[in-house]
Amino acid sequence: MVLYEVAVDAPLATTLTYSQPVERVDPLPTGCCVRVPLGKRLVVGYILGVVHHQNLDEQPFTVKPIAEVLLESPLFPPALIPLYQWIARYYLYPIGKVLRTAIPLTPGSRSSQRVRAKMRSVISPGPLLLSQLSTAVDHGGDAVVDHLQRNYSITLKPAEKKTLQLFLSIFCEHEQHPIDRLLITRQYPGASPRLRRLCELGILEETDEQVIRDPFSRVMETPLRPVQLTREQKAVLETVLPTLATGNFSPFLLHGVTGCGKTEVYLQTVQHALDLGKTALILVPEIALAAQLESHFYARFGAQLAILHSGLSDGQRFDQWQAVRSGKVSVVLGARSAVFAPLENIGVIIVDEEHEPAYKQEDGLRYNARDLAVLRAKMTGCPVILGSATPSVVSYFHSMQDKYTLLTMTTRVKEQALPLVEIVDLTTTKRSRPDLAFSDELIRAVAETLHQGKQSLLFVNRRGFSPFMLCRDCGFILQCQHCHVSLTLHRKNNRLLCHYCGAGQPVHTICPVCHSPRITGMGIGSERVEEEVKQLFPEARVARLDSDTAVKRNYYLKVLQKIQAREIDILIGTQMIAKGLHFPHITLVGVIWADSGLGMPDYKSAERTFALLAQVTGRAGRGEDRGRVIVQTYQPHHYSIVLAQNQDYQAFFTSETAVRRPLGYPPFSRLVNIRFSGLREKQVEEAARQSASFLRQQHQHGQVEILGPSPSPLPKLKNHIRWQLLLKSPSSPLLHALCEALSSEKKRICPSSVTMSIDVDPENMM
DNA sequence: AGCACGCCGACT
DNA sequence: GTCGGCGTGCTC
Repeated sequence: MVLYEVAVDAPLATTLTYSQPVERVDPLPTGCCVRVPLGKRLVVGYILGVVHHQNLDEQPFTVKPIAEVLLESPLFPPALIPLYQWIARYYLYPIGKVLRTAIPLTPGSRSSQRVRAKMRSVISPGPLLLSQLSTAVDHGGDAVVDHLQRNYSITLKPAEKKTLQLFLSIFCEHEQHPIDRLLITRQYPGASPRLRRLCELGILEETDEQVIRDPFSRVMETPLRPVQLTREQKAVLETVLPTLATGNFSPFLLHGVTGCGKTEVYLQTVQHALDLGKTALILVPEIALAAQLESHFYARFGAQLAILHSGLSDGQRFDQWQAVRSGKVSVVLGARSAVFAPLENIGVIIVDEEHEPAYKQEDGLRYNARDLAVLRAKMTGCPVILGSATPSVVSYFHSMQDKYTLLTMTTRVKEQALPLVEIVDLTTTKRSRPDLAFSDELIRAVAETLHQGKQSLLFVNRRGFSPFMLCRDCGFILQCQHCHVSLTLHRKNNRLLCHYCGAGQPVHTICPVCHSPRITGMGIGSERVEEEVKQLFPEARVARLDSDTAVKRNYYLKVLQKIQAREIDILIGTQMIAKGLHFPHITLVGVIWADSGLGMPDYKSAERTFALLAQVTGRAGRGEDRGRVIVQTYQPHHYSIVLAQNQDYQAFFTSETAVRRPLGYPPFSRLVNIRFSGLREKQVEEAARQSASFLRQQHQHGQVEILGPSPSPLPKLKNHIRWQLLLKSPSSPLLHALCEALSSEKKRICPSSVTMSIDVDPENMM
């Protein structure tokens, strides 16, 4: 009898053994997708291989047959199995879940080949509740319960009442929009059967709603034709190209200033791989950038190109995946998850903007696609190019240690000078309008730019009007009830919003603590900057891009077109305008508060600040005229700001490593952050303490530092109390052994009401 | 993750 | 009694 090793979609550390489906003789190929019985239910699984068992009878379990073959043809090449297994071990994540993440198709459903919209389940008031909605909002759920009893003789059980009450409160918080089902079940895990009954009774209604996909898909861009290469481009290609033919792992770090022509290097390298009959994989940090590179790659490789990112519909993704799998296409361009593309015979892997935090997946399997790209290149035996204008400190350190070959490009293609960067010290500079977010220098610069008929870009890192509400009498800062973070004032709809859980409430006019009416919005968000700009330059044509305005993809595209057409003079925006976009008539970039990230309790904050400043600086002067950048800051002498002025990466690297070395932070160590979260403070704290003492007991030779446990920097999020435990060690194996021990003892240490999640190589410590 | 089972306190 | 709210254990 043939037995199969199956990775099932359940949080199990090991694979399980299943037998041949009944009434089937042909063996099933490795990589095919099946449905298997697990306990009392059926789950999706992937066949990882055939098991050769001599004495099956001595096994402590009874082998069940595979219930159904969901997809006959293998979804991934067998060569990827060692990668999956490595990931499961390294990130301490169940193997079946690793495959589910790596293969972003939904073969579980009947029609995975049809194009389908991305859906989520939402709850809204049903017919019975709808007529009573105003009563419910004004007088609470009890009034509704009474009404249902009187008019329909419906009696709700206590748990159902509780569910209804919970629904009503969330519903009101979300301004009476339909509520994501998960918002309810996350706060009240037992809600599912109650919701079902409330829906049956017609009190609530459950519908599938289409999730609006990423708004950035098709940024217009004129594809570049192969051009005369610069000397630097030639030199880089001459180093890289020979490694494509050998089939050896060769990692490169390509450090090139913005505008140095990295894209052309990528294109020619990929072309070379194709000429050798091999394939190529290109990763970009986010879809907005994928769209930009997409046009270049499409112009060059046309039908040979596949695109893989989360903005695709299931159907599109399925088609792209199969095209790659079958060898119909040889070039894959995509975001994070494209690192799992089922390519074979890879000639080169390219990771653009390798320093970007977006390569780290922050939920579920917390992998870093940049690191996996390097690993995949190693397993495959091919070159990998990590490209960036501001390499991550860790990657640059590797190049200093000769683990990576460093390639440097220092001149811009069109010989453009880098923009002139001026730093404005907000602590000492006198301001004629101290009530505004603008220094006189910035006001003057915007006015001048406006006068010249050029465009300005103003960068703010927070959306909304004011990031917090302060009582001027007692100093109280309004916080979200579910999250312990300050509420942001949004002027547009005049509400206070939590940026972590999305809950909203009306603006308070009196302080809830001391009842003072002197409660005001403090701090600067993008809405406020927009308002001030309109006040300062009433004649200017102004637009704002942040995640509040860009939810509508059409709006985003319209703004981009208007900038292109020079119908906008001043663009205000958050992170999303820092990357990629290049418009020749933007000559001025203003950074409203450059050091805002430096206060974060995170060892990477200086690195991020430097990269961000370098990035926004790159937005200025992409045309004929030399750009100008004005950086407002309260920390004008901080090295990340001073050194960003001349884009002096090497000096930054030296300063940053000098800070990290004595503290033993990466690259001088590896980190693992262990997070505990749950609804009850006591339990979470206890689980964290138990885990810490278990680890300290396991490990006594002092090679691993165990820091904590302590409440997370964001100690409460979406009603969940959060604690964390940080492990730090120069020895990856030791660190790993400890995590494995903890992981296998997880159930004994950590009650099921507390979630423990292990974040290996954390990108974000919050 | 689900799902069953079993325990315990708080009500009809 | 028995309902609802946990905690625990298992899945080839």
